[in-house]
Amino acid sequence: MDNLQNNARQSVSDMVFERLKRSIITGEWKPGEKIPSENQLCKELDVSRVSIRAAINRLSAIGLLESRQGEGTYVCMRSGAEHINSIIPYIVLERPDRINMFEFRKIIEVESAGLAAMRADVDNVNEMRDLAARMRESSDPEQTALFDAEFHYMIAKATRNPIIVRVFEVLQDTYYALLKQNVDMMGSYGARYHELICTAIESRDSALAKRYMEEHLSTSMRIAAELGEQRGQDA
Amino acid sequence: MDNLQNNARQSVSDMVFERLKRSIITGEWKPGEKIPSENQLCKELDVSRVSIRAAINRLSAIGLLESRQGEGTYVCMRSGAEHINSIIPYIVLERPDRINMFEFRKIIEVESAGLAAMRADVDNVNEMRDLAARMRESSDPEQTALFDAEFHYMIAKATRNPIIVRVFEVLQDTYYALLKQNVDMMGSYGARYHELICTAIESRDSALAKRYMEEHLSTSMRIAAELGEQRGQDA
DNA sequence: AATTTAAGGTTGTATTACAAGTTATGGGTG
DNA sequence: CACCCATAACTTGTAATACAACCTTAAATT
Repeated sequence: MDNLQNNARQSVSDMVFERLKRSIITGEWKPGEKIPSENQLCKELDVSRVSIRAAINRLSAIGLLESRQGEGTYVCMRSGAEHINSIIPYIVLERPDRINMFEFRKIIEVESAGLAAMRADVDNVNEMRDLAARMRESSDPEQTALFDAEFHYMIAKATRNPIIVRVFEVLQDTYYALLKQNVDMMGSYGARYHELICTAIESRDSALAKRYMEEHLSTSMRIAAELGEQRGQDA
Repeated sequence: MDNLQNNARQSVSDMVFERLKRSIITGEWKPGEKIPSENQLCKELDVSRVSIRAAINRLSAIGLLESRQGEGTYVCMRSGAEHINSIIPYIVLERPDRINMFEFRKIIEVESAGLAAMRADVDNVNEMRDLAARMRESSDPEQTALFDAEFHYMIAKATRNPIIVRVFEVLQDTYYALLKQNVDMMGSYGARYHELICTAIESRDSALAKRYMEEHLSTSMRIAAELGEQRGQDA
């Protein structure tokens, strides 16, 4: 996985994996299309079916391919965000992870808020307002964390940049876990910042949106760090 | 075998997959630990080695397990915050345009350069210098693009933030494709900026490193956009 | 013409055998 | 005794074969 430099000894299934992946990347096999059968690939690449299946299994696991018994193997149309994210139900975050996560969020979300202020449409803003309000009024911690996560997700979508959106989707479980911890520690106080950010975005004030977001995350991180100290590092 | 109750018709390897995943999540098998051998699992779960291997392959693909030939299979030590392998499918399938990619890069890499200036050690800097020099001297476009990608990867590592590093690793294919296009269009001119960035990082000047990186990406994007216009949009 | 049946193709599983690589075990040598 | 090294004993990787489960298609029957 981490071989930008190809000093790693490649196994047969690794080569097949790269080869199949390449066929998808180059567009030789388009999304939704059926790829050659396993037996055909055996002959073409001159390897055993075991190696073919190993590669296909891995590509399926990361959501690139999808096999249907008796039918064939297809290139996935839309990314398998849902099925991938549901693979790991709940991951507990340790202290160092929280800090790194906050650092990463601050980088990506502050700028995202700025972009959102430039590109959000009326529907986006309305939905943000709604989520901020529901979060403020919610009393159930799990619901609160959920509205929290959705709000930040909505900002990502408002950037109109699919890569940013995708990063959020992929991190959504981790996000939820992090936000749940925050809510448990400090309640739904974050909702106030959400409303400020909404206003800034609505008035197309990019700089202000970034500033509020920066404050929002910084204070959250600080409080989480302080409270985290007292109780040592548990879950 | 003992089938966990499930209404849906689950394949054998699916059940093994769930079973193994559960052992990892519950902490029965801790990170870094070696899990039972495939033959042992065959007997315990009363299934063939094929099914065991299929499940292990999938768990490896999503970064939960790691197999080493002749040695055994181990639970990955990476924390849960980094299970974002699934960005790959999206990038590969949807092929976001160069503009979105550049926008994303600008967000994450400018800040990364700033963090790197604060946290890079001597080895990091030396390796950066080396990569910048090799890129400048290289005449082979593919090599040039490779050194280019490695340089930016090195900056990510210098941030000491595993999430940032992981995002780069996961985007590496897309990165390489993008950089290859850049090199084809404008040669290894970017190497000059790399050297400037090196100097800024070495002198721990965070603001300067960010500024150079911002310039670097902005000019690259501009040139790519101009040249891209002339020849229509390819890949 | 509509339905049923059969055939062929495709993925899923099992079994066996061996290759490739690592670790542990001994035994012989200095 | 300490050391080296061959060897055995695993462990994962690959191959080949056979069959099961499932789907699609087309021929055959009603």
